[in-house]
Amino acid sequence: MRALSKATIYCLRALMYVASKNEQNNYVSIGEISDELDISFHFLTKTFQTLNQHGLLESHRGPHGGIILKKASKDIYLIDIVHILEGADFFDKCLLGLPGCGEREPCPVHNFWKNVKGNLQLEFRKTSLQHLAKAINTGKMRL
Amino acid sequence: MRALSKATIYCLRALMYVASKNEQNNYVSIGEISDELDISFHFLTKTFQTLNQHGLLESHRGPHGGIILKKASKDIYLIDIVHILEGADFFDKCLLGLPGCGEREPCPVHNFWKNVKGNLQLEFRKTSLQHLAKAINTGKMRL
DNA sequence: TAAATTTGGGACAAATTAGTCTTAATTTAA
DNA sequence: TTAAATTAAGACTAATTTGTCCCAAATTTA
Ligand code: SF4
Ligand code: SF4
Repeated sequence: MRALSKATIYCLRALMYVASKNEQNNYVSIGEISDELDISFHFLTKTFQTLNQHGLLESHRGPHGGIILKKASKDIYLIDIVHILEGADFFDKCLLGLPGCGEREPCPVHNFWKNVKGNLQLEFRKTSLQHLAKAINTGKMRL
Repeated sequence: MRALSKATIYCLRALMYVASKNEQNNYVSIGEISDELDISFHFLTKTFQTLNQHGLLESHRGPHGGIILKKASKDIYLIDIVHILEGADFFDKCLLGLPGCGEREPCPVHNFWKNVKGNLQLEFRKTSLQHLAKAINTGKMRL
């Protein structure tokens, strides 16, 4: 089961990497990120532009340019990235792809599916980049 | 968030429909199913062939032909269909698409993601076609 | 047997997602 | 001021998923 698109996964990993470097006022170049994480440079650049336009990060061209988080990593949650890249209705879809027949007379899987989505959403809402960066820096996770 | 492919969703809905008709020894034609559920006839035919090859259903050509469930609907669980169409490793994927770094030193999202997948799997394992067919026949769900 | 009905199977087309490449714009620094 | 580094933007290609079409094979019925 794949929950997220590649674009989203790449951005998540990339931003975890950036957060784990904990550079305060330095831009991190996209080339470095794509090299380190083995992600297509151009693809990453393009999806970063979306995050950029939504104000999640800031970019700078030229030597020593790159990207930087616009907020402290403790204030950026997974759900922010997911919302931007997958859409705000990400957690609001029927398991069978039907156009919202439910709620009033929910089918047997409706409530359980709602719970599954709810759990995922809650977790995304409470997991910050800092949280994950710490896991990376203590060797509990590798990107 | 889409958990299942269209092919899987179509088959699930189609088999729920078949189960809800509760025909004991009659084939249900694919044309009827695709008409009733507004699913592409050829696409449905093709994916049914896969279920067919895996012994979940039986088909019959010619007038009054169609498909029929090979087991009682109470003995067919959602997970059977998912396993055939999405692969047996469906519930065994990393949230970040990484090749199984986890378990020994799980990252902060590993255990929660494992739970999400576990819940889904459990539900699929315990929900039968009969269960859903009943919901359809009591008007609690429409396909 | 002939005609009609229905699935089987493969080629093909369209849509979506993923990835590549080229050029332009911006910024730094020699 | 020129060269180098770096992101911006958009065209293009590749892969995957989804959907269409055609004809063959099997079956029933007239
Ligand atoms: S009731 Fe069932 S079919 Fe309807 S929207 Fe909810 S999950 Fe989907
Ligand atoms: S530990 Fe995290 S990154 Fe590694 S397989 Fe588990 S969920 Fe994926």
